Amino acid sequence: MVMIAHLDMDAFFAAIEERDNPRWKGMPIVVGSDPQEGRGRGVVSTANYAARKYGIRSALPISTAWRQAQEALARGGPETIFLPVNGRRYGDVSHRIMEIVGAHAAAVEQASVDEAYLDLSHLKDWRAAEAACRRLKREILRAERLTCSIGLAANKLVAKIASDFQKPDGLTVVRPREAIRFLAPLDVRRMPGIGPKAEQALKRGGHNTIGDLQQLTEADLWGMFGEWGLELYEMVRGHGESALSGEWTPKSIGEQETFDEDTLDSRFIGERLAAMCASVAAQVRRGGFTGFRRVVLTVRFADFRTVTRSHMLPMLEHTAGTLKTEALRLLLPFFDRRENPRRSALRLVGVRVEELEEKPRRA
DNA sequence: TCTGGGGTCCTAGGACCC
DNA sequence: TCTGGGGTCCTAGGACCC
Repeated sequence: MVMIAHLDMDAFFAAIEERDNPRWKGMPIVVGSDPQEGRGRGVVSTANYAARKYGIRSALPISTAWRQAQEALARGGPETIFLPVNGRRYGDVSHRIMEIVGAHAAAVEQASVDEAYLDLSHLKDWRAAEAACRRLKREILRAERLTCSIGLAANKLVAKIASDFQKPDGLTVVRPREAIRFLAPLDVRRMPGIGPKAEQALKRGGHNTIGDLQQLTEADLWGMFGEWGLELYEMVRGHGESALSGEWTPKSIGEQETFDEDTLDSRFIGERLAAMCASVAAQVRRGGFTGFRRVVLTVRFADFRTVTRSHMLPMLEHTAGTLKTEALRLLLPFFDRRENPRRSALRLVGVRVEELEEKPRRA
């Protein structure tokens, strides 16, 4: 019998900030870009549960979050604390938590900074696995004073959906024979892979829950989503992968930057792009790669239209200088009528390298 | 609402080759 | 003369995830 748990930390970044700053305990906390008094251009990374009461959640424009916080304050609510993302600190906490997780499972797959899959099959029965999940939650709470939610099921897909079912501080067990009925009432959006676009398309067709999708045939789903529809046919029945994947190596490395103001100042944009290239080249080296063969430039215009231009290099390259030359060559046409006939200002520029070649490993 | 930054994966068309 | 079927590489765009 295969038993997989998915562990998901609750409001991870915001929970760490709240833990480390007791004077903010219970107050709304928003971790994300600088709100700049409501003029900031970023988004919310994580909001704690007190902030979610005001409709502030991940991916919300930070300017909107700011406005909602001001309105809450005007109604006599508490002040909202806005904080920058402190990735280094969250990474340290994540590392310690993953060590605890590793001690509780036969195998672990870290899925992101605050998520992991555990293989608990060695425990043989569901009650033992559930008890292990409870112990793990207690251990993380004791060691880090942070809560998490866990889903336990026969594969990664159902475990992930289950971990999201009762948040925060939840534990949801879905045994194989319960999977179809567990999934049926859930909103289609809970299914990994169904994002805003697919959700819209499905709901326009009157398919609101996963149960509605269970009624559709393979042909129906193929008609809507092509090849992926056949996968979805299996997924809505609770079928999915249970093998945990091992070490992850990046397939691309890049950086992008949204400017404070839209601009067509070629000198400024060129300097920013050059800085990104230097940083990306350094990351390629630190990541243990000998080089890259493709350079991709991303440009976002003021109206949010986003385009990419890429170039396959004749041979493997690794220096910041080459990367800069290639990136600037791809950028240049956006300053003249060829690529930018209306002389639109740029909102964002980014550079990414692909086709990375790993350094041969020494035994 | 006015939309970050880090990524992955898939599709599709055209060029080119057999 | 009017016409095949693949396969692979390159490029661009888009959906999605955390």
